[in-house]
Amino acid sequence: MSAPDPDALFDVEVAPAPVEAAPAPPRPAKGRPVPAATLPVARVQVDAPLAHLDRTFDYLVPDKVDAEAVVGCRVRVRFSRQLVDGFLIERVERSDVDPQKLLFLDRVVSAEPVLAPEVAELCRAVADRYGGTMIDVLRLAIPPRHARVEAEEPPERAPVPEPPDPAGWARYPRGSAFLDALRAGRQAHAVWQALPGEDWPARLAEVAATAAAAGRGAVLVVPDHRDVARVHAACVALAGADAVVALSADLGPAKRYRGWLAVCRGVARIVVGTRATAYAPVADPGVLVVWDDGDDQHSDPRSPYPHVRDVLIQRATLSGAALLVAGFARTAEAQLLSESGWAPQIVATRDQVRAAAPRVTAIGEHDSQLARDPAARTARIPSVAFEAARASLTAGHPVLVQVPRRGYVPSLTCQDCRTPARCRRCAGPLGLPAGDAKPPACRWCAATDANFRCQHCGSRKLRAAVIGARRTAEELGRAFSGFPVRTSGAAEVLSTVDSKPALVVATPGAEPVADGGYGAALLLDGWALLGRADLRASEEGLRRWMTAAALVRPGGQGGRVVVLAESATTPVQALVRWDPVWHAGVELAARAELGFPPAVRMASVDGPPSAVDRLLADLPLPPSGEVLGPVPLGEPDADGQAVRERALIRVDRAHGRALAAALAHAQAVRTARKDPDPLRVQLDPLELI
DNA sequence: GCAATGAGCGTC
DNA sequence: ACGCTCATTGCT
Repeated sequence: MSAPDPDALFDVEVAPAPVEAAPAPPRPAKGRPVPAATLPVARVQVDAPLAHLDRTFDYLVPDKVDAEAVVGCRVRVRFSRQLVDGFLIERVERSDVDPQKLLFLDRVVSAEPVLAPEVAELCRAVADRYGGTMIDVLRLAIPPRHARVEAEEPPERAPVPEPPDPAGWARYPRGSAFLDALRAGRQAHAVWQALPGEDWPARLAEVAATAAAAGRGAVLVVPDHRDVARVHAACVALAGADAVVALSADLGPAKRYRGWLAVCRGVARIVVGTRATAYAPVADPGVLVVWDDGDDQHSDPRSPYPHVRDVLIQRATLSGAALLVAGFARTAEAQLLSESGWAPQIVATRDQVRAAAPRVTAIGEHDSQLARDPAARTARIPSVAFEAARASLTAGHPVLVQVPRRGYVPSLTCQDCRTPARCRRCAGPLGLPAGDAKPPACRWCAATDANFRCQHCGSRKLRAAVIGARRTAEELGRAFSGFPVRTSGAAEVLSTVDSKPALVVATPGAEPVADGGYGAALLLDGWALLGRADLRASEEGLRRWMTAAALVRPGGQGGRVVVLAESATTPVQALVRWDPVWHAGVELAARAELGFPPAVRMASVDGPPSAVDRLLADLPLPPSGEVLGPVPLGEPDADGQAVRERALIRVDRAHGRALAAALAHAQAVRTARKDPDPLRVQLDPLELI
């Protein structure tokens, strides 16, 4: 061995020898991962918000995390030299991507399979339906991880409950057939209009428990957390506390994730919650329910703005679960489901309706019964309403007073002396109708007053003010002195009131349930509801009235409703006759006539004019497609140029998917060329005008 | 004929 | 959000 060994020389000069220095024998490079032996390729949906990246990307699964890298788990991957979160959608044997380019998963965040394949498929379908991205829908569907909660020991799976007594559904001819279908595990779709006074949380709990008794899961989606609490209690009574989970955003992250995990792990069979619950990963769902689908809380304010009703329709179609679209009132969308035969209706007979409904009186501009009674004048209330309230209080029942939401429509006061501006006919508050050029009008009787003169100081100048629930409450309290006045609104929402006589002033959506029912309801916001220049104004007005009026005792027991609105209009007629189905039919026909959703599919695109124009130029318009606008939106800038504008795109329902796909494509083109302008694309937006 | 510079595209 | 590719431009 005469040739000098460089390593040996090195050893001599620098001692001691570093252990790692010996290059031979070749060994697997330290730290470099080896792909898993089976299904080494993971398809990952990465959390990048760009439309052109809305697909899976392939990564190699290191054999060290083979067991954790389960389908549906959260992972972290290097994506364009950045670490991003993602969901493992699928594991496959090989990738079509150049093997040189494949990277390893950086890390499995947790082995919890939070994205069930059924839910992944649903989220993909919802994204496609709305022209949005899957990752945006996943963000709505899957709550943020809470590591400590995830580490907790999961409870036992709740036992299968006993089938509930179906007697509560006997008042609805097709009700028991629907329960039969659930019991037999048959797919059924239905649109249900609850009778006024119906204990609907109990009915929905029976639906859920019927599915659970058949060994399936149930998903119940309601507008707000008060409804969650009521339906949750009703479900617990039938199926036991362990079988039911309530989900709503106001629980806080830990509680919310604990409940959600209980559903995900199959512990709970019934889940009730607000809109995100539509995606809850219940095992083998047998029935999906949305209550009061007209409530705008069911529409998610985050992109791609999916609506619970649509999410559940998709889910029912994909999973084979039954679907129930329910409420006191009926939307045009539900009417379309019913008329098309896809979801037959469950409605009571007219005899049942007559027996259950309160007696409804409408007071409008052409009625003569306004404010004759001096006491009624004090309360700024027509005498019919005053009498109804007094009768209820005397009989020992509470009275519900529905008032416009604060700031909903501004009222007016005298500019000079601040006296509230009053209607000359009925002494109701004057307000400014939506739209600029219109004269002031009475919020109760809708009489217009173009020549206002202050009763107190004679000034002709008006100033906007707000008469909210509190003010109304004070004035009613004075008119009915001796009875307590309670308010329920944005500041503090009451869930229930007891059966003692009292005045309960509430804004729409915040009406407390009265033990034993209200003796009367005064619906004072008719003008505000129906006067809006909105496509849905009449549907929404009727929905709010019916929601309030359904809390009133039947007419046979003295229950009365007085609505301050023109009695000849369709929604008022529908309320008086308690016929939401008729109203929805008229409404749907009108929308078909005008070419509005749901008779057609519509999309809105809004943003800076240049961005809107560019998107429209890139948009491959499907057959039957038609662009309306764009029109300016909001206030113009100093030069009179529109800062934002909005275009509407209309297609036949048959081409709705194509429109969504075209919009997704156009968005992908935008994000690929890094167009920075904020652009909002909405399918079937709630507000069209 | 070739390096320096910039826009556009892809991200596994 | 970053780097890579490719085209264009300016200079020899």
